[in-house]
Amino acid sequence: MNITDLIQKGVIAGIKQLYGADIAPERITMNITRKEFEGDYTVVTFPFTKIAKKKPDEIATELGHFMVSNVAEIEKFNVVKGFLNLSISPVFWKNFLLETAGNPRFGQQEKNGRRVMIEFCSPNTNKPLHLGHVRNILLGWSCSKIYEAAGFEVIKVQVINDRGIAICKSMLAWEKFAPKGQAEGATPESTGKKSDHFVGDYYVLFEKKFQEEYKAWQQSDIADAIFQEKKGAIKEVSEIKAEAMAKALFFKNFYKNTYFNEYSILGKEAREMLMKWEAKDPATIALWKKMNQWVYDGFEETFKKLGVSFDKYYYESETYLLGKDAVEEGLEKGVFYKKEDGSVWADLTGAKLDHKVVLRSDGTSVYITQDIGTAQVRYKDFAPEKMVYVVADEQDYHFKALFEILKRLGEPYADGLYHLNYGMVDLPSGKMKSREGTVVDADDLIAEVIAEATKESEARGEISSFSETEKADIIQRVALGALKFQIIKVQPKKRMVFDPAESVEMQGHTGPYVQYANVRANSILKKAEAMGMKRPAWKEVAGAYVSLKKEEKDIVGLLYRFPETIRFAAETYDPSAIAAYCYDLAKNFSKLVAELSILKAETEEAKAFRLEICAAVSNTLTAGMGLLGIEMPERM
RNA sequence: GGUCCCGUAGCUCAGCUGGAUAGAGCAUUUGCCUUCUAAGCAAAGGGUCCCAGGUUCGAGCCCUGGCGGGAUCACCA
Repeated sequence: MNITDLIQKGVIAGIKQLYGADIAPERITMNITRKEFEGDYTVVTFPFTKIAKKKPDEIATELGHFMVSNVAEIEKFNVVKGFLNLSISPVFWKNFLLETAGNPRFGQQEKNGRRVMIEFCSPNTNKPLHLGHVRNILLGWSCSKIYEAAGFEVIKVQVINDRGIAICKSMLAWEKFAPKGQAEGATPESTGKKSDHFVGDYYVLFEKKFQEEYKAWQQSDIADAIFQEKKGAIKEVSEIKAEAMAKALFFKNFYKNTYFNEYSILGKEAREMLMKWEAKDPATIALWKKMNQWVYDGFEETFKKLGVSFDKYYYESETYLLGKDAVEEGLEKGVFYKKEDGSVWADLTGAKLDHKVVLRSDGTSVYITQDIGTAQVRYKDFAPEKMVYVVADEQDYHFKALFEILKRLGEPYADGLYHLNYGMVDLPSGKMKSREGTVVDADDLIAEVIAEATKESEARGEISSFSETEKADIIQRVALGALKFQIIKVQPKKRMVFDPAESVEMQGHTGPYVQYANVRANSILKKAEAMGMKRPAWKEVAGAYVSLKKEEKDIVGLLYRFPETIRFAAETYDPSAIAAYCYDLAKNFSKLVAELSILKAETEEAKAFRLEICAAVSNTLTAGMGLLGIEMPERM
């Protein structure tokens, strides 16, 4: 049985016997004893003063005596200002270490037969992946690993936004502007460019050509007439005295979309392309397929580098018409209402939201309609009891509305919906802006951390005798360990500042620090084996070790908390809890290695016990970092 | 303007869902490699936990009101 449960039960029984009162388990506040006091767990006795009609110190003392004589695992206690510090018997810790912590499956819960679907990444197909996607992917991947460890079956999916005006812009730019030297124009192969970047370049080229066209048009009489007519209505513009500056601001910030839709030639061509696509024009579909395939090939390369994969891809081109049936049904059920112009709405004011369109007056779907339909399809496909959407917090409102609608539609999975929202990633210089070219590209970033790790590794020389493949593998693990840990250690919902210089940092609170602790543990174990010591045998010897040193007990106590940390991370959808745990464990282990000799321990029992600590720490760190998608190097 | 999120050391972040003297890393300063990998260990300095009230035996954490930053309020996605 769990030690915290045992203490809880003991306290309940103690209060009952000493003061004749029944208390609920949640009334008991229990903490890990702070480092500066003696003990393992601390019970706070202030809440019992009313029941017992005594001072906290007296209660703590009486309860302490009760616990020691009634709970076998509690060896002794001390009282400091109403805090009852309980010391768990060394035998309990020893048994836990020898019987549980070294098990390769330690921390993994038994399969619970429950199924959860996690959606993450979900990119557009007009541009390569960037730092924002990286945070998303790492969160989604890590959550799926954590849920697996918590006993769930996990289905990892993403929605590829493969249609719409954005990809049409890339298509149009490629068709119009790509050099036509060869039979079919420039390709990723002919240019040697990574294929998703190749497509992204044409998206950028479209924007550039569009801006040129827009700038030229701004000199026209009609543009001037429009400016004169509209400028008064916009406060920011009318406040500027200099006419030229006001005009520039107006066209930059307030008129671009209208121009694109009503005047732009390129805009018109792009929209025509979208219409041809919707009409399933063969040439357009062929072009669309070709360019999307280039993007997918590029994405797969990046996923592979990041070490992630998906079980199922949903394509927007296949789902964008879904959800209309649900709207019909919802109308019948009275979940939605129809306006005179034919548009269909959901009145969500009862849920502190607003009215939301679910079908346009022309009968076509909007974004949320698709999402309703897609949720239903997913449930039909996999019947998960939970569906987690990893999407940035700018879409908080959208998901609130979506979930409320699905609930009202009476969907069976409605209570298992969760929006794992995370904050934007900023740079030390501020927000990433595609227009200013400050977006950090995922592939560039990965290349950069690998280059840095290579430099670092060469300087150290530890693995210089290894083969090129082995070296590359180790460097890859260390580099990505640094990058991933840097991002995942921050709580998802917090907006974070990502400093590229810090992401290649390998000292202190970093991934490589944790990896290094693990490498040292393994290195000691290997030496022990070379000295002729074997695992089952040393465990026998370790059984005789009873008086644990502080460093040892701290680590065993930490190991004990691994399963509950996984449970906590799963419940709160928070991988940063695992990152914090791994760092804490690595830190305590590094301290132990510095303070105590292992292979030259004072007794054979101590040596065996510490070797078992090495085994358990290595096992737990490897598992824990695995939950973050970080692999451990053999040496470094 | 309405709604939601965030505000902790110079910087980047923890703080176990209300408990003891608020912790790490980076940066600065200083010790420790003939001993299990120094990507390490130890030590020092560094705080108005945004502000003001309130609840409580007890508040960084809960409530109210401000201030600052961000997001969102489309028949866009």
